[in-house]
Amino acid sequence: MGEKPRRLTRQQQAVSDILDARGDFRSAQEWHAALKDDGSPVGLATVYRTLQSLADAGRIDVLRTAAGESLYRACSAGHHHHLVCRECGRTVEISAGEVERWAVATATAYGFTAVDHTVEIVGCCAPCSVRTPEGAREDA
Amino acid sequence: MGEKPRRLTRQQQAVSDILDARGDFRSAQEWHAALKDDGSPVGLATVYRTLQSLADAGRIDVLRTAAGESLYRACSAGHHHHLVCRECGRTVEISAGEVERWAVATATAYGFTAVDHTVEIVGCCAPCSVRTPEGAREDA
DNA sequence: AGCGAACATGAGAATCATTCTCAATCAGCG
DNA sequence: CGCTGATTGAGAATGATTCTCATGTTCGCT
Ligand SMILES: [Zn+2]
Ligand SMILES: [Zn+2]
Ligand SMILES: [Zn+2]
Ligand SMILES: [Zn+2]
Repeated sequence: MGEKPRRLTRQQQAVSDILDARGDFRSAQEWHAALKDDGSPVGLATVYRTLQSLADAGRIDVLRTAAGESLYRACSAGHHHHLVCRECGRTVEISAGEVERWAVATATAYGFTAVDHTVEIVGCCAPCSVRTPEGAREDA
Repeated sequence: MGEKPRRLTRQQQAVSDILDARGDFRSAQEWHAALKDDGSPVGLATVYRTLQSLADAGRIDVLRTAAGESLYRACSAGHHHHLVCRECGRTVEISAGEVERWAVATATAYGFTAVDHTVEIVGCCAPCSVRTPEGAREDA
């Protein structure tokens, strides 16, 4: 929904660049901090604006944490989903024609049009599984 | 993460009841208002608390809107997903062993454990598709 | 029935990510 | 170089959710 910028500024470059450099998912606030550390400080508001237009343009991926924070990451073009480690954030891009087809077919079967979907898989990656032996989860 | 209440109070009943009565997805704030209209006012904080424990207990479903609001709805027990109309909110519960298997298989293939997933399909239901003839969407 | 401790409620304050405001700055152009 | 409108950013505003804590309930116990 954000307007796409008509001018290319140092700030937009900086945001775009750092996303390409590092490859992981981070919140807008974290990217803002990372940019300051990198010596290319960009205002928080601008980080949000730029991240949004990049997302609108399909240049980066967005995903929401359970806590409601948005995470942004540079990613390959085209439609795909993610497998994310809930401990360390490690991410794997996955595509699944199988699921794509299922989504459309199911929606269509119920008379829905303009179908869109969300598919995310979260788990504990191998390295983290070792660090968190089996049932050492902190719930009941 | 919320503690499950050890006492059953009028307020908890009221929340649980109205969710069963109406069947659609609503935000905590909307349920709060609905309860007041129904003549069984319940404090907003308590609505949030109750909704959360019901969700923790798996008695109701939660889903987040693009705007980051949480919507709650009474729903059948057991794991399932939703097909939601982005215009009117009409919802269809769907289950898909096919997708469940795919999620686990994919995650496992990458060494992930404690796998969980999110799958939502949004679209425009038949009635709404008629009201919004083809490309009458309000963008660009 | 009468008490008291443990638990639940709710009004309002506090959080906190995100968005908005708008004066100062800058990119692009002639 | 000098314009001019797009862009920036510090700080205020927003808004859903959570927290605080004084007050109201519940329930076991006598
Ligand atoms: Zn991990
Ligand atoms: Zn897909
Ligand atoms: Zn509809
Ligand atoms: Zn599932």
